[in-house]
Amino acid sequence: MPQEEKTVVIRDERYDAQRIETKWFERWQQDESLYAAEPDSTKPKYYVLEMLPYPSGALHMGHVRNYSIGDALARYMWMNGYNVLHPMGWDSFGLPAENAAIANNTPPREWTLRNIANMKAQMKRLGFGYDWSREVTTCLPEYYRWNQWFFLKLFEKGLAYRKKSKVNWCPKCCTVLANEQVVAGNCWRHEDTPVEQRELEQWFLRITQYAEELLRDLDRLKGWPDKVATMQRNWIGRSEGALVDFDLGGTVGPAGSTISVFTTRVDTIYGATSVQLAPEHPLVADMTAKDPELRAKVDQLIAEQRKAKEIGDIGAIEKHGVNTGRFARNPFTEQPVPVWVANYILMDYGTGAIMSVPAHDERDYEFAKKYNLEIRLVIVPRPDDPDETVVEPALPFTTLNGSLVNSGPFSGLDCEEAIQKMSEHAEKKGFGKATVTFRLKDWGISRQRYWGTPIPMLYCEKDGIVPVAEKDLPVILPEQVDITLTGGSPLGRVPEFVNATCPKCGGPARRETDTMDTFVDSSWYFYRYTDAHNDRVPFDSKTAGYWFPIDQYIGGVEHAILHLIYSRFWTKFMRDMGLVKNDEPAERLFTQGMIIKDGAKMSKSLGNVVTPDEMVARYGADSARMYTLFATSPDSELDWQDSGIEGIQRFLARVYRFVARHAPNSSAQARRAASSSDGPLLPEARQIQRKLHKTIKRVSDDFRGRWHFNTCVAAIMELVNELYAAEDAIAKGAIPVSLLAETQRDLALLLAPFAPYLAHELWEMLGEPESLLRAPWPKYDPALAKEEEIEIPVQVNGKLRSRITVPADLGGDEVKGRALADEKVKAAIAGKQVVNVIIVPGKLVNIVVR
RNA sequence: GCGAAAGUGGCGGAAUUGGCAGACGCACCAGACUUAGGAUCUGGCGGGGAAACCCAUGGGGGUUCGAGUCCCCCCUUUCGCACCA
Repeated sequence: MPQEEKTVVIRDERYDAQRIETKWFERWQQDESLYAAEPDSTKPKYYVLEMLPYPSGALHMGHVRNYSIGDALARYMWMNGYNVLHPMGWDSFGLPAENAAIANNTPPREWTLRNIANMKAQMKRLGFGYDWSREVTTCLPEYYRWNQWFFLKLFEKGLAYRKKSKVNWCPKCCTVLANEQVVAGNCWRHEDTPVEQRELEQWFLRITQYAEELLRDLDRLKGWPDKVATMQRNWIGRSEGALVDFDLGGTVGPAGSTISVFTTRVDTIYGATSVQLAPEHPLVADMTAKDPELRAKVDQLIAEQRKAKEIGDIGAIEKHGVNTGRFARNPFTEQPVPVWVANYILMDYGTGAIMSVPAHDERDYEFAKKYNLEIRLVIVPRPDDPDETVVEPALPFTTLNGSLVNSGPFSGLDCEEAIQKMSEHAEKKGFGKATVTFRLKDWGISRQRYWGTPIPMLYCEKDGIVPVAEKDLPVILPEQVDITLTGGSPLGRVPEFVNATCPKCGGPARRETDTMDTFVDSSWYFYRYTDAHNDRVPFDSKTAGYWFPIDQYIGGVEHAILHLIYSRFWTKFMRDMGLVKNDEPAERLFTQGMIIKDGAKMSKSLGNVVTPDEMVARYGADSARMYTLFATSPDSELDWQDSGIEGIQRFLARVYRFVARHAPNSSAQARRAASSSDGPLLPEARQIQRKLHKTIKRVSDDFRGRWHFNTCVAAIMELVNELYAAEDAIAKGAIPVSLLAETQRDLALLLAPFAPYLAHELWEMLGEPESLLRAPWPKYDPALAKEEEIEIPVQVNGKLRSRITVPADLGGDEVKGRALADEKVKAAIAGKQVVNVIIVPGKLVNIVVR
């Protein structure tokens, strides 16, 4: 062998994610309109939306997961010929900016915009395909002026109002929280910080006006997870019942002379043996005004109730009560019953007062036993046979499936019928009526903080509360404001802001210094995406009408009753003001699972955090994205394993090497030259072709159905494994160049939603001149996916005994014949009688013997 | 306490409609290539057994020719709700 002739080593080109991704990243940077939705498109529209992030500083893996799902879908829809709207923005008002400002001495605006710049760069580096021309940044006046505009409209319609009331106060946030932001008695942002109650003047939005519709329309949201619908149903908490007035026999104080109670079981009212008031009920204040001893006892009850609320376990409170010594008249029995104050009665539900029916309510029973109150039986099991003797039920007897006794003219009625009749009776007599109560309360949106939308209201000594004129919007949030945590709204310390002129009288007026809850920003942002630069209206109705409703919304389940109920409310309000036509913002909702590592949620304190930057640097964006989709199905909790992402990187490298090796022979030119000479395919070639089409089907089906992208990726891996197994056949020339080329081409297309960088690189390596971005999704051909021969398991009495290989279209009788003729089967059924043979076509044969 | 979801190899997880349990990946083992390998390729990999076979989807019962899948009871975990009158 001549020395100078070097051995030709076929060195596979190494998959260099950084090189490939940098190259495409730079190309994509050049073209801002790459992922732009088309104006005046004839294609069907598709609006895919992921929840916009709070710009906290950097993306976390949860974002990567969320956006990888959305981006895969967007890319799939583009490739399937849809006009896709896929926007992104920043939920950029809110407390952390202020806290960071205090900690780092950086103005909130600067801190926020810097974070946005960083996170946007991260998103671009991850390869997410957003239409950045529609970017929405909620902390900029171009956006928040429309929050103010909406507020004025709400005020006009009486849907925004000011009220002094007890509100939730987070001592760490130094501001008020909406009911939805209180989780088990604690602040949603500070899970170890109990919420306090403070009496404050606040702006509220009348979401309760839509309570009924918000509840009813949940049934129409077929594309939403049941879990979310259930959570919203519970939150809205609709309850049908009756209000009944118990007369106190003379005015007690300013609060009046009757106690109005709410009950869902008015049928049990003849068994009511006391009335129980919430300790904070206004009548209690009247009753205790001249009775310091009673006052002290009530204060004790209030303290107990607060404490229970603060530890978030009001359910476990030890029931206590105190007898006021007063009596109220039951309007049905016309008997007086004692009035008590009890710590288990909540002022913020119903009327803050109940009638206590110990015989038919567990809580009342427990209370009555403790204080020796009268227990009067008024409901008994409904007898099937009228002659049957009435059995005394075990107490408390709480079923609705009974009938009334000891109930005057209503005795003998069934419970449900009695509820209706008795409500009517009360209404006719003027001491009550049927009613519906909701747990949902109006949305308190005032925040005593700086970094939010100024509420566009003025206080004039002469004209009172006056809205800012529409033409004077936006009310600009001033900069250079001292934001220390001394309490009180920071804006109140800025005279240039506070001092204004009343638009009505021209006299001096004081500006509202509270800002809006940031959930206002996110309640309608997705409409702004459709027309992001409109400076006359929040968005053009017609344009929004084209895109809405959102076809697919994707985000975390933690917003199930915050953002998702507020934005449903906002949509209904906008519909009523004629701005939109849709009743609901999103047709389909998907809630992805959390990411955990080492058995816990990633957190700095546990030191189990994996950052996107780190993953991109080490493995590349494609690997990071694909791993979040491969590790498990998108709706399950994802258990992060570093070795798992390595496996994905290995797979992508395998794909790359294969194409790098075979692309030169598979270019478009070579394909054309070869395809004309192709004859019928050899079995090795058919196998590749079959696998390809099966893979196309599996991936396509999942995009349209259950979104188990983990199995999609697995299917593509199987295809690649098959290609590696065919290397010998390729070397022998058993695989036509045209088929090999087509397979690689489709492989690139199949990978595009999950690993766009590599897919683009492969596409280019294969000599494709057009962009991959909107290349048509590969078409599944059932004829090509079909198996010529299949292996069928043969069971005897349900136990696997053999496998037979038969032509795929062989008839049932023949399959049966071959199964019975199989040697192993014969041995298994020898000496036994065949009772039945079950044939599942194409699947299995089961021979039943005795 | 109420409601929902889940429980499958050493690990993450497949099994879409009741039809071959463990796809795919990780880890591990063996071999090939190699100066070397933490690269790559090939093969193996639930448990028991020499094998034939047997056992196995949290536990126990049931329905069925056939059950991870359906039904009943129980256990565990996660999530949501929790005096809502």
